Amino acid sequence: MSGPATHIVDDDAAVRDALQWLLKSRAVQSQAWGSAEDFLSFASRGLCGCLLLDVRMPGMSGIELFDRLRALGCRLPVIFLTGHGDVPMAVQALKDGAFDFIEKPYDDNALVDKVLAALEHDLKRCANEDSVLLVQQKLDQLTQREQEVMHLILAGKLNKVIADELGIAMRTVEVHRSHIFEKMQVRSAVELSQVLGLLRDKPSPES
Amino acid sequence: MSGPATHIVDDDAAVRDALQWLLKSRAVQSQAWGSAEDFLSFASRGLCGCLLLDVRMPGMSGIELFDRLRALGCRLPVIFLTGHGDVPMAVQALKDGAFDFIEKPYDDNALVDKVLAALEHDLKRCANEDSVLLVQQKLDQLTQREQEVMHLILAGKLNKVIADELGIAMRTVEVHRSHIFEKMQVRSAVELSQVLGLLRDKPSPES
DNA sequence: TCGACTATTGTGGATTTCCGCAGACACCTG
DNA sequence: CAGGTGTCTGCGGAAATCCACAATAGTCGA
Repeated sequence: MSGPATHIVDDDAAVRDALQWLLKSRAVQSQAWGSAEDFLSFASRGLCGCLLLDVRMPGMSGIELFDRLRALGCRLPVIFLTGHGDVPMAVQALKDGAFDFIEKPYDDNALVDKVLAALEHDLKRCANEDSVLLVQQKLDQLTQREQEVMHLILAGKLNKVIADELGIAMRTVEVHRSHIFEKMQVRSAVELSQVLGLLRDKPSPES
Repeated sequence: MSGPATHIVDDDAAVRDALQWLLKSRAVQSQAWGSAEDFLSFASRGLCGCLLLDVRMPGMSGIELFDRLRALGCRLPVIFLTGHGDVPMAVQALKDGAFDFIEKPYDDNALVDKVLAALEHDLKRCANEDSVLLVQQKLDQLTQREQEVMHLILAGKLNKVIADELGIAMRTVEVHRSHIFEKMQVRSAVELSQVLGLLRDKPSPES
């Protein structure tokens, strides 16, 4: 891992070189792969930056690589590059969550602009993903029982009610409650509910 | 207002008729306009359903109408229809929030599928928008002071602290607090924070 | 078997919240 | 001016939360 970078996947070495040269001239870090398979074996969920992806390649197509990456939980913004694109393909890619779709031959300035936009977009995404991951980690520290109690707290129920519903003493609920606050690093139920609010959307990938 | 419907805007009467006939044959309600201007004078924020929009029209283009509608706060899902579309145009439209982009001549079944998808999408959107509006209305009932206190409550502060910060008696804070809960129709700070969580995204349009 | 973790409960007290009752003052409107 | 609304305050009590101290018991892995 070496910070955010533009990841290029294209089977044509000349295209890869041209892109790397172009990006380097604009002070944008890049790294290139010659096939979808190569990139896939390298890719991980924690990648940051963006992905410049050729649609038509021998072996796995760019579209298929895109799908695989998404299935793996990789949310890197993807800019498709293609010399034979049509409107339906572009529309489908965008609807599936691609960041952009560019036809070859491309305009250098326009492409760089889109890459920069994708990189900026990914900065926020990464920051957000990090905080979500942090919350998730805290959540994982909770024991089974603590999670049950937490849900009831978030339902706005009083300790007394929670105790009744779980068939345990109020004191026990209080203990769980304080453990929950401690582990989640919050000081009130309100904060807890707000922290958990960050998990809305992205229930997160498996694997 | 007459429930969700597919709104068609196309300068070509033959296209309008064909679309209306097609949709009617699939039991989809529709309504048609001959120009962007006509629809714009009819459109309001509360519309539900979807919008089938021709890109190229005399006078205001479909794209411009789309922008205008978005500026007005209309979030109707828009499916663009065009006979002379290119990839960059489609990409831009999708990135600007269009729901779909279809080239003419279109395939009847494919178009209906997309319309149905848009209608279903809009059902959720409308429901969500309604609940957001409801919360907003409740929020508007709060007096200036009550809103201040509410923010401090949401910051997780104790009544005592709030009283100090506002330079007022704790009892006063308590009174405000109960008024807030009453007006917002919640029974705890946790519920309040969750209800307010719905307002994330969509700060909502003016007009 | 020992220690760590989890779940459980109790006592008692400090602190906070919640609420009814009561009243004050300012501003605005009919 | 009378009445409504918003802001502010006090008193006192019921209910709930928060917490330190203290203890029992089951599971699980070293």
